[in-house]
Amino acid sequence: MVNGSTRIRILDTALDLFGTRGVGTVSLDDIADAVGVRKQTVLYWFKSRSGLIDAVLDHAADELLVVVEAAIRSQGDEPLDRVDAVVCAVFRPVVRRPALLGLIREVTRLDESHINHLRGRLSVVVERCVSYLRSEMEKGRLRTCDPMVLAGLLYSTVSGTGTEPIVLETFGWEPNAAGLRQVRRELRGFVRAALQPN
Amino acid sequence: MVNGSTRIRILDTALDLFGTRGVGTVSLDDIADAVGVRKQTVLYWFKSRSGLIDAVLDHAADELLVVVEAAIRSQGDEPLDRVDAVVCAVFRPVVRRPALLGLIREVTRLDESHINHLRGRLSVVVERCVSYLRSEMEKGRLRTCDPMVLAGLLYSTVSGTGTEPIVLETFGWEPNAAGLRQVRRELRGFVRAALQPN
DNA sequence: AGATTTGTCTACCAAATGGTAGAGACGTGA
DNA sequence: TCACGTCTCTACCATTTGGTAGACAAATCT
Repeated sequence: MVNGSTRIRILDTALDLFGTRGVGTVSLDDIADAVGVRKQTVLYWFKSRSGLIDAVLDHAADELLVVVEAAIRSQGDEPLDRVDAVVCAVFRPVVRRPALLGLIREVTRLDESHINHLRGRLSVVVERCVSYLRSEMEKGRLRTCDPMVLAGLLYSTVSGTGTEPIVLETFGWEPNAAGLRQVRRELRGFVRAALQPN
Repeated sequence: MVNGSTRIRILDTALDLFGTRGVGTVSLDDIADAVGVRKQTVLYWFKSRSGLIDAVLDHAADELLVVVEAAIRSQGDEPLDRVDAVVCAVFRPVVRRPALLGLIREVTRLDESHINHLRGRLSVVVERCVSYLRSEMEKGRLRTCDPMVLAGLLYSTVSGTGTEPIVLETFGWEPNAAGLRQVRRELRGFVRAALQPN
């Protein structure tokens, strides 16, 4: 693999298209056109469409894991601050790379093999989050509930907020920098209130 | 339109397929096969694929609006109970008709004309929810924040929980009746905590 | 220099897609 | 009985899809 640049460009472009328009509705030709190359070049770097999808999922998982791992390791003992840091970390791609969470959300539409592929990549960080929430609950520093489902709820809230600007617009929201800052502020307040120990 | 039954069956089936597999990845042949009819019969009842999509969106909006309107009008003065009723109402289709919220969520992937079509149908109930939240905040009976964004956050949380069983499974959740009840319980507690006045 | 590997291309192909044209079965009213 | 509207069908069609085969140029190795 002497020349990685074309490969990387295909990967990046595919992530954007898959994440914004949905995996199933993006053709190899669409990706090739966006990269400025022929479809056969895409099939040279990835042996099939399915192979490309897995590679793009890996690419997305890499990007997400780096961000989340850093936030998890962040300073501060207070759990609400720590969760807050992770929320902000996951929300950052919403601004910088909107397709990223959109692609992760696509998992529901994929077939078993791709689902398992992505699950394998994310399971480590997921388990770490759940066990952290559980331990803080046991210490009475977070509202007591099922940590597993809570983690899912948190994910849904953050991911939904980030991936459904259209829905937010229906609620009257305006999609610009100020609007995004406002959403992030409300999101943090929402999560903080939901986790406050009782 | 003497015989409406074929039309309705197409509508129902299309809603299920669109909602579970995504609008873009379901062909007219897929729908026809599932109904037990030929593609041309589908095109007889709906003049084009795009027309079918709009009709299905209407069908979904009808179903959702009935449920939500009833819950909004529900008894009780305490706002936390009222929001709780709406959450339960929106969550009910998750069990009875999983495709419904999945289809609404698909709006992000549709093109402008379909988006506006659906928005037009949902805007009334959306505005009612937002102004209700605002008035209760002004009375100090809900945590004070931006009611518009809060409505979006609530939607994201409920919809995400209902439409992403795959993600919940990654968090260790088991998709059965008991699991669904547990998710609903946690969801209600989560929302209640997030709205508690400070 | 000559041989080989690497990367992109053109030329195809079979299958699936949304859509058109129109035949035929069926019932209903005159 | 006959004409007419309703409903589903078969037969096509142009376009797009994922994928194969192989030509060709540039770089790399011997």
